[in-house]
Amino acid sequence: MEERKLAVLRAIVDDYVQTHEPVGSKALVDRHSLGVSSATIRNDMSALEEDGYISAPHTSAGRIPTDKGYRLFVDKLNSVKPMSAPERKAIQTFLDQAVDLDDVMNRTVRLLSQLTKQVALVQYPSLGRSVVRHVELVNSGSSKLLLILIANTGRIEQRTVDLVHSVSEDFLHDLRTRLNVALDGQLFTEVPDRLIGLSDNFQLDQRPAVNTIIATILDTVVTQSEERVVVGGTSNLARVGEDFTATVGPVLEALEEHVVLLRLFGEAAAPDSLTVRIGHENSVEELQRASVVTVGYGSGDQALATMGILGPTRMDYAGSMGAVRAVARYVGQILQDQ
Amino acid sequence: MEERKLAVLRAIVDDYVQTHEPVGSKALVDRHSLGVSSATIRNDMSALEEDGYISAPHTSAGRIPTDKGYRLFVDKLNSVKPMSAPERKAIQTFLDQAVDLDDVMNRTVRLLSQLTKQVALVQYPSLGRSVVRHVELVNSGSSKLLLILIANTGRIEQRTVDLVHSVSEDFLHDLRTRLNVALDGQLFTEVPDRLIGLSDNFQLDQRPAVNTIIATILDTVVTQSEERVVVGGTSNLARVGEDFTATVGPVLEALEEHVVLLRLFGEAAAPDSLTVRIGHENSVEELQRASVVTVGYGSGDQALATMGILGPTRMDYAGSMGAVRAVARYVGQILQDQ
DNA sequence: GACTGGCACTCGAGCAGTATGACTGCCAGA
DNA sequence: TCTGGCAGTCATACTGCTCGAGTGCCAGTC
Repeated sequence: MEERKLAVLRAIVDDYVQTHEPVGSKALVDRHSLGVSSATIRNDMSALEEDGYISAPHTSAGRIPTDKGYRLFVDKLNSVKPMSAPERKAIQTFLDQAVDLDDVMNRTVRLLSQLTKQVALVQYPSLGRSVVRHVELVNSGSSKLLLILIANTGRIEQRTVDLVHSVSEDFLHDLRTRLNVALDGQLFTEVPDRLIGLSDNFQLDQRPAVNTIIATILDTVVTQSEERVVVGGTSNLARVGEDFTATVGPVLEALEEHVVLLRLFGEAAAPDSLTVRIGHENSVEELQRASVVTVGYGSGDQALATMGILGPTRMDYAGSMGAVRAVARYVGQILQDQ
Repeated sequence: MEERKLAVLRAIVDDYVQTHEPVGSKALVDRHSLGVSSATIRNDMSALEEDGYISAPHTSAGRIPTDKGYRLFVDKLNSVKPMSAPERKAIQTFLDQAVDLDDVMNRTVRLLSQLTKQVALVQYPSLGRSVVRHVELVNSGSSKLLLILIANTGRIEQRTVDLVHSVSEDFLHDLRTRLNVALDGQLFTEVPDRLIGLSDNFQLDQRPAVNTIIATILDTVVTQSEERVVVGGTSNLARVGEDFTATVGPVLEALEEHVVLLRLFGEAAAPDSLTVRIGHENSVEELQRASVVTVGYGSGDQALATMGILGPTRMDYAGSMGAVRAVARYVGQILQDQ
């Protein structure tokens, strides 16, 4: 494809993202110095339309980019816009104030939505990719226990365990010690293996309690692989001037379905690898008029989970990609320090 | 005020809530058996308008209730609609499946928004009104600690503590024991008092570490009195037919400001005491076209926090109040059982 | 005195017809 | 290969109009 046609496509996308209105050949030569007349541009636009990169909403209107056009724009024409030094500084200081993991996640989602003016999505660090830091058992009156699993990312899972009989503090102490010896420093995915045979160390009358507790641990490890997601900045969906406004209902509904969100993230990517899904490239029906920019985050080259933003296909891809990547990097660093 | 005028107001509210359209005198006599002619109703409506309970959007339209009208409706005319037995059963089974406090809160918010078709707001149990169940300290490599506070409601707060030097397991064990002796079973509000003089039990060289940890505990107890809120069902804001749609942006923005939400809840009320704030009765600017139904929840007569729903002033008050109260009761029960 | 039926009046919603202007496509000429 | 010009298309905005829902008022009835 010739250089100028690409320049025309880039100009169309730029203008359309800014004005939200179909852009005509005359406006294009006025706003960009393309060095040729509007008639020439018309010919190029005709060719671009032929190839499916742009389309006209109706005969006497300008052109708007198609999903395929945005795809070409993102792939070929556009480099990620890096954050400025002050912006990076601001991100860092804001995130550094977080007191715990919940706080980190909430601040991240606020940051992303404010930087990109889009809806932000942040997945909690995956348990499956985390390491057990500590297991705690707390007596909670009568025959109940509180089981607490702490991951190296700061993520905490808790469960109440109902036992048939109450148990002694000595027993709890013993079990706690053995659990931590077996599990500390292990990947959560290896927890089931490490617990095999653990109850053999206990007296016969203690084994039912031990087994109940182990079962709860396994259940937590397994069911919590259904990951948690934080959503923020939904008010951006309703920004005035958005043609998106009409579709805001279905989109909000989709965002409430966390299952959908997880499908949206797809496979957790390696840290720093940006993924852009444009319009129909999204498998989720309600979001086919939206674009999603995601990136894996984590410490080192180990991905912990995914974060990203969601907005109308007409969005500032360069800026969004830059913001998402910058935030993901800092979050990765912070979780490493935990 | 005469009986019939109240009946007319009630009918107007009922119809308007259902149809979302100004209701005229003729439609009123058709749909309700008021026993008088439309001319009489017109006189009553005229009087109601005079008194500010209803108003006409324009000359040749029907009337719609004013905030004052809704207020009278809620105060005088309407009793809370109790949930049906199957509904109560469904609430119970759904909430009983929750595995931990986060799960309870998330399920509650889903339940409320689905039952009322409005935006649901649920406040986490207030730390200030909770009791310490357990304090845990976990070594987290080099000179870092993880501090974990567990409340009797199942609420967990965690903080990372940076120490100057690393500390021994023996020291940690000692400190953990003393902390739990001092704090277990105490109200969080009493924690500061209970920690006075605790560091005197330690050797001089250990005291800096102890003091750092105590400072972190105090900080957690104090700053976390800024409470957490879960929001759900925002897609209900965008339901078709809602005149609310135009204002959805500002409302969504307001809902993202958790400070605003907390102001919305105001003083935590005693369990079971319903509060309804209609339109301008809300102090929050962006929500002056919305109504909020809140209720305190907790175990026994002790309020833990508040939950509620938010929707357009034109909402089904009786139904919403019933749903909110029913859900709050079960949540109170569940947290008592923890 | 309270209620009713009837009538004149008001005013927004909806519709058809028209003017406007932005944009394209094409063609002949540079 | 590019350009200027011209005819044709079509959505939008505006106007004037009709229609009907709804009110307010008044005289009459129970």
